[in-house]
Amino acid sequence: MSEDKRKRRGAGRVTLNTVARHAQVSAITVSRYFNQPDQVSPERRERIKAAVDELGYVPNLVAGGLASARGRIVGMVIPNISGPIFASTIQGFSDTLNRHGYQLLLASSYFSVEQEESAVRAFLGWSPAALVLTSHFHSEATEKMIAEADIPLIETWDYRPERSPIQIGFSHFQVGVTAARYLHDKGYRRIAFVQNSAAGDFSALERRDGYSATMTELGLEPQVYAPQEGLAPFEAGKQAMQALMASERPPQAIIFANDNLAAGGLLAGQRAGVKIPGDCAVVGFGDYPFAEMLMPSLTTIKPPALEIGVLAATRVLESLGEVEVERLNLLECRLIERESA
Amino acid sequence: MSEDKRKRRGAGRVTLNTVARHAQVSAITVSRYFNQPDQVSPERRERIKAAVDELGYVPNLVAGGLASARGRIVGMVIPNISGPIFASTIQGFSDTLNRHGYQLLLASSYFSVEQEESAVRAFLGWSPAALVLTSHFHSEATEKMIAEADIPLIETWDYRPERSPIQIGFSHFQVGVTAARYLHDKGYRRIAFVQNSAAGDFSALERRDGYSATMTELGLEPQVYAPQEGLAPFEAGKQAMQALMASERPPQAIIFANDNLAAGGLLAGQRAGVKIPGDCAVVGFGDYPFAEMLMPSLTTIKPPALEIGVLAATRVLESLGEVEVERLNLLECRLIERESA
DNA sequence: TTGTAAGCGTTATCAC
DNA sequence: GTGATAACGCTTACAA
Repeated sequence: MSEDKRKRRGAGRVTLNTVARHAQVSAITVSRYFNQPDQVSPERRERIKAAVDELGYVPNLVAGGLASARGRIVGMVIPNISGPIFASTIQGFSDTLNRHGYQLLLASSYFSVEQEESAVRAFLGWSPAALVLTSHFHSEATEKMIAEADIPLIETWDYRPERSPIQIGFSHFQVGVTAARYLHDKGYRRIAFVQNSAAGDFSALERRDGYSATMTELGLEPQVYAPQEGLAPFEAGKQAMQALMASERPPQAIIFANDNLAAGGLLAGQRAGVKIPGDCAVVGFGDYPFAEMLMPSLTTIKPPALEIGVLAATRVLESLGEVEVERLNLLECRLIERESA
Repeated sequence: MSEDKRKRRGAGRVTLNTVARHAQVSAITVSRYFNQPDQVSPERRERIKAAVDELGYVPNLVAGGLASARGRIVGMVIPNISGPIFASTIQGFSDTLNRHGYQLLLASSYFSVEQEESAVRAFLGWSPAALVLTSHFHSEATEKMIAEADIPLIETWDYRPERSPIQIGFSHFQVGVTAARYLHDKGYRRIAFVQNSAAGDFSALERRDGYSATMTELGLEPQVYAPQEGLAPFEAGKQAMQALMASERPPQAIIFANDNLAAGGLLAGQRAGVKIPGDCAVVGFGDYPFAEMLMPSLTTIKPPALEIGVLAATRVLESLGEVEVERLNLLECRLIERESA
């Protein structure tokens, strides 16, 4: 039996027509029952519902997608799925989409534009209703393909008002400003910034720039420490803390480019007998799940990860309707005050 | 222009036929060029390649899926995307799939069989090549739908040899055994187990059973502590540590049902002046990313999360070929020895 | 190795 | 409100 099913394509399958026959209506009426129920008389709706339930009919979305040239499916390319940062965005995006009958096609790029391009190419083959990418940095071919497919494009985790796709993100520069101001307000004056050890993390550089600009504005000297490139962030954070505390005039506070680095810093500090925040305050970025579990718990800046996902889905859904869509969506980060600063 | 494109479905689109005309071959030959290149003469292959490049042709997988009644797409339902546990599985699964030209449809169930059912129903509409679920606990309707669709089903993060779907998982019972034995070997005798505060985490109960059985076998008395249900795991862990250390004969070692609980325990212990592992050793489960960042760093048992994802994809791909597929895949957990025990 | 013809299951279009 | 008919872009089946 299972053999037979596979042999002849679609043999014995319950289709729109099967349902139509059972309900004694035409196929298109069943189609309307699913897509524009208002246009079907209550009486027939009931007959159709009965037939659907009895037959266990599952609409073939592939056929629907082919016929309508646009499927209820949305592609998302994210740098990496298992990192602490993007998971919430995926979660919020997927859940919101699902609630409205759309499905998520997911792939990861590992920050490579080539991998992003190949994911986009594959996605386009499924006639997605829209595409969601991370950041504004894509290959030419990617941009061209999407332009030709003529579907809504949404760029997340970045904010470039000058670009035409829908933007959903926040200002990394502002994160640097916020961190520096916060520490300054608390009375700290010698404030250092530790860069990320991962090459290609351009957003982290913007946070640094926000920090540097603020320091200068406050009449203070920026001090940027760059750990050895390629080191695991946790290790890089340790290294940075050791190096900074061993320097002639150690900083009174350190802003780390992200929470992984900060966790390393915290640990190295404790091991070296540096009191945190007494001898040196620490601020991170990301509000990774462990931030509250560290000792001392980590003061950090929390990006709107979940919100980005939810809003991206909302904009996707809107852009499929007649509604005018808000193209620029600047969200805010929140400083979470804990023990480390 | 963009308006026009949307009006008439597929107007001006580059199709297999466009390519065929350009390359002066028939459409089916172009189809073969993509699916069975060996059956196309080198000469025509080149002509086709040129046409594809020139036109920027992207195969319409929706049409292909409809025609062949099986798309190069695989659905995965995971309890939650942003938790520390399943993210690696998704990552491994997705990457492996992508490498072989398959795409991932993802949805989350939040441990609800109803949500799982609705995800499966939506997935089936896309004629997936296979379906991957978590655990063995599904609604009747879910099982029925999948059986009727007659596609490979893979159950992950669980291991039920008696069930017919392909199984990829590990023994939670064995995790409990391993933890208890490890502590016993280290000389600890009063060993407690702290349950998860989340109702419905049945796997955690199996770990507890493994612990209890081992204790009995070793001639020791099992001591299970159940935190208040519904408490956040981190808080539950704190509560458990406080309660246990305040008891008449505090344990010398504690096994926590997962690393979140253990992190709470560690923190509460430190705050209360309990030396870890001196006064009380701690073992967790999960090897969450923060395990090595805690102080003391957390000894824990690491489940093969990434491996499950990769293997699931491998089995999916195999089951689409003629190959006989290994139905039972029992993986192993690894105890990661750090400072806490 | 290559081609022709006939679907796959749905929706757009137009007519009633 | 309802239906007949013709796509949608590809692959299967069969023939040459």
